[in-house]
Amino acid sequence: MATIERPTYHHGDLRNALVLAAVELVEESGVDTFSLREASRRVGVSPSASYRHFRDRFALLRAVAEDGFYRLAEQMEAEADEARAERHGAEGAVAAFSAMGRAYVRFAVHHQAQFRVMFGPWARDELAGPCAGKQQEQDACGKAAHATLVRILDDLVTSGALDAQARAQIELVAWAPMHGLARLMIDGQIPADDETLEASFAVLERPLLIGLGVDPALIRR
Amino acid sequence: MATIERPTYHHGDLRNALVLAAVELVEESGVDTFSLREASRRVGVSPSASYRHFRDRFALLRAVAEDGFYRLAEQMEAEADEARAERHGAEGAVAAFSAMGRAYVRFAVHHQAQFRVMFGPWARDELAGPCAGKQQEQDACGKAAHATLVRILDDLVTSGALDAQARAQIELVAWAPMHGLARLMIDGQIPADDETLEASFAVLERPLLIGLGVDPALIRR
DNA sequence: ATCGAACGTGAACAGTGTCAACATAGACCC
DNA sequence: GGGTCTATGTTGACACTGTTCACGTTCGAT
Repeated sequence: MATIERPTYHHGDLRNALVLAAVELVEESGVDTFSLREASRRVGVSPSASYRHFRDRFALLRAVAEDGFYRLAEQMEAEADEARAERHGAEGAVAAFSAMGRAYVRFAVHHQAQFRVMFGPWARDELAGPCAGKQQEQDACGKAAHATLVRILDDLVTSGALDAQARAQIELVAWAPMHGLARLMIDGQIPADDETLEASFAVLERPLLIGLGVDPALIRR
Repeated sequence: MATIERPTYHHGDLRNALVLAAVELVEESGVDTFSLREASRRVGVSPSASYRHFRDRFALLRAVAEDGFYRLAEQMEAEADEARAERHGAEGAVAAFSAMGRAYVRFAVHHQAQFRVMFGPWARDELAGPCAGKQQEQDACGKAAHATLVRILDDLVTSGALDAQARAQIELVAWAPMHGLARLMIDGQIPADDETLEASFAVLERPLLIGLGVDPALIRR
């Protein structure tokens, strides 16, 4: 009924259209009320058509997650590069690291529902049916964001800002607090406005870097 | 069909029975496939009966969350007390703080689905209908766990382990990493076994305390 | 132009949340 | 005891969901 009119019988790009609609829907009214039927409706296609592209509704959500990881990686990379550009050496590496963290949390707050989907309990299920063989693709996407993290951490060591022996730990020591802050904000434990975000991030940043052994002189502007 | 036989027409303690069944169900097969109908079935009662006690299925989930917060507070308190008992003064306060953090993460890993419910997007909805007026009760429960946190943090300051001026920050600096670690584990980003838990916690603990300005000599056994 | 594969439709099934009308049982008063 | 009130359960219905199956339609290769 509320289906969009479509001139051709074949949609042409149904898979992507569905993912896009799903992102919107999820962002509008949450994950738990998300329905494959409504996504199909919004794209102007019968519900069964979606099953040519996704094994079940969770597969669609997994695609939403994939899309999210892709955008997250882009965002983190961009902000880290920008921050590094204005400085050099160890100071630049620390600034990039910091900017990446901020980008991570900001992404979560600005795409709350999608972020929730990205780390939801769906990711672990295997793809199958008409969409088999794309598991690696998804993993690759989830790992693209991770690769960005790894590269920026390595920079910390090569630039001399961080002791090489701390390298093994820093992944967790950096990720956990940022992920925690992000979740606390999107789950309503901490107000999810930009102002609170910046303040909270500032509070976390310094103790973390110092705890890891970064020279305080290298921190911030 | 699989309803449990029940001698009396009235159940007698339906509300609690439903919450218990919901906890089990959620822990067995996840939040997203959780159904009020099946919870009712398991208790041996018709689906509509549940509506005498919960406004909708989310209200039941909120009760599951409430139950979780209650148990979390108990657990944290117990482990913190135990850790403090073996030591004294500042060292005891640090040990208690540490134990509380470990208890938090352990609870999450051992009650994955319930933990997810506790911080799910339902908590924010208001109670209404036949169950109005219980909002405070719920809030109180969520805040019981928080109160435990606050008390143990205050101990850190009064015992002299922590600088008073760091007190304002520590709540976030302590909570975010623990919450982050917990979520990363239950969401499959980090293996969720006890061994990994202990190792990860150990990695996080020291930099955090040092970053906050706690004397390293006070840490650990 | 034909034919197979890829893509989309329609109707169907079981299961779900939810509600309104009805049934039961315990509590309280006489 | 009987009589009423209210809390609690039950039945049956509705609209909606995920999913499947048998069937159209179109595209691309031959």
